[in-house]
Amino acid sequence: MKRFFSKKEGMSTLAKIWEDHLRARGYRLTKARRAVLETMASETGHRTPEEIHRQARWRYRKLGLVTVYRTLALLERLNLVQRVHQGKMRCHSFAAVRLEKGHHHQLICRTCGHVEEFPDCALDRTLRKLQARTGFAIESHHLEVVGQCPKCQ
Amino acid sequence: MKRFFSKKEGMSTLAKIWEDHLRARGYRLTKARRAVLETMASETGHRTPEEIHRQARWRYRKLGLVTVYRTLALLERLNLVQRVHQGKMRCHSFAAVRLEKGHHHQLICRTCGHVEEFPDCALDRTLRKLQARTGFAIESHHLEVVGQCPKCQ
DNA sequence: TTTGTTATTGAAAATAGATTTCATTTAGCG
DNA sequence: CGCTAAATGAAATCTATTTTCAATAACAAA
Ligand SMILES: [Mn+2]
Ligand SMILES: [Mn+2]
Ligand SMILES: [Zn+2]
Ligand SMILES: [Zn+2]
Repeated sequence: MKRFFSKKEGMSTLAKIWEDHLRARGYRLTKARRAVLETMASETGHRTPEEIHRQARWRYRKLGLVTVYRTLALLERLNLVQRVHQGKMRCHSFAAVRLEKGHHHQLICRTCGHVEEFPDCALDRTLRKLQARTGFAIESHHLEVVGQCPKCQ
Repeated sequence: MKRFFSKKEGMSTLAKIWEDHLRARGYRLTKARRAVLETMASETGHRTPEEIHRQARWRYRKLGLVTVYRTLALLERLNLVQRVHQGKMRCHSFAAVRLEKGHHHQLICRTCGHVEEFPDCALDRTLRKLQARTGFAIESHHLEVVGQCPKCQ
């Protein structure tokens, strides 16, 4: 197999963690999956399935787009990647989840797509009041913050 | 033209406001548009374009699905309806914007789709800190809260 | 009212995105 | 090495959305 990335540069720590995660749950580690894992782990930006496919094919030429969809679905189920909605646009991009465990949200650069995560939304108080006022049983919330990263300003 | 809704029950205040809004900007008030406006204004729930089409056809039989898409795009541009993403699912539903002017968010019932709006997310402090920490120039944020409404619990 | 202009419409075709099917391949295990 | 079930890729299919275009109708002006 022709290799386009050396082992060292191609394989981030995050990708290794994800591989262990998959192995532990009995999923097979195929070349196709590795290519997608490493691609997703290698950047903080959010990308569409097509973009991910284009990038991942540098790691594994034969990779099919279908498998990208299937792998993203798997990674999403395992909470290793997240869908990015970004307001109106770009409804179906994906980004790596970098904060291990627990509740967090995304800060997205509208220019370059760079995604930064943060754990502290401090909405508890607001949501408790909202729950009291409306009678809703609040179960979850989703917050996305959009702006421009330092580089893009 | 056969009428399925009496003028009184068919035409909410909100729909009237929206009509004025369109007229003021030089858009023509066609039967097709009225049907979509009134349908969107008549319920707080979020619905897909297909669902909206099915409902709006009770008001105007000949209405085409294309026009529903076009009218929703228009209403979205004018900030009279909003897209609802609801976490993973239902990426392309729409709901009426009921809070005139200004910043607000949605509280969505995951069972019946009922949408309640609220103006006070109290995120300013959080976002200011986030901006200071990350160097991002924060421009906007999008918050969606999901739960069960009093009826559905 | 009638008329003219032009935005808007609906049907059909085209596009795009995502999923299903299925024969073939391969990871992981003895 | 084989075995076997899981996983893959190509093609077919499905679904949602957009584009095209001739026909219609809103609305302003006469
Ligand atoms: Mn979405
Ligand atoms: Mn939060
Ligand atoms: Zn950026
Ligand atoms: Zn409900």
